[in-house]
Amino acid sequence: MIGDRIRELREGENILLRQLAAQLDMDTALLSKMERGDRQFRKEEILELAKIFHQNEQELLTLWLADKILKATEGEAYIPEALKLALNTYQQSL
Amino acid sequence: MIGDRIRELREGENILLRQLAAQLDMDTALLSKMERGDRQFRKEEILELAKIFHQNEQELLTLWLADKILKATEGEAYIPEALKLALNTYQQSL
DNA sequence: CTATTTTAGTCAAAATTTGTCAAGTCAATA
DNA sequence: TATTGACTTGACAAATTTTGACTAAAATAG
Repeated sequence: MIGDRIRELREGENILLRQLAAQLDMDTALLSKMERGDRQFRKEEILELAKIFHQNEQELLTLWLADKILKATEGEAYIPEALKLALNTYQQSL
Repeated sequence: MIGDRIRELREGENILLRQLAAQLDMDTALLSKMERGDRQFRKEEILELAKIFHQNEQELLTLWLADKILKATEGEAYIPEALKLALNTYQQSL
């Protein structure tokens, strides 16, 4: 999800994995895994990517966080119920 | 959240922490932390608790999973946006 | 006050996540 | 067909996080 978006942005600017990896100061193999969703980005990397691609931070951070949420719940039962409950609970607590 | 519910159920039946801990075969201090939300329950414990208190598994598992979600997102920005996005994405994927 | 229950702090073991490296696939092309 | 470049994959060690046990302090009940 966030990985797909980053890949889309990267390919849109004809940047190679290894070039983007260099900009982020990370191993190419790791960035490959991150774009493919095998590994998660760290938040600082998302912020850096927002700068590199001139994207809205909110858009990318939201995608990134949604990924984290789906990963935290994967394989479980009652995911939509729990998501709705979490949303209500969170909004209560504001 | 799930901890509060378990405490409520336990106190409703006048069971001591140490007694419930014994039924779950765990340390009393650990169960105390779990009820207070310092530590997370494991899924098997939730299932066992549903039996002990004759509660619907879905209700307790949903509370438990919502806790996990809130924990995975705590301290982040754009939580409601990400929750909504996760919900849509999840429902798409069915 | 005393006894019991609950909570807090600390620590090592266990589990999970992370980064690196080497080897691998695939497509283009000489 | 052999080579090259881009990307992917799997295995492993290092780093980080989570967990459970233990001890003792704090709170509560009698």
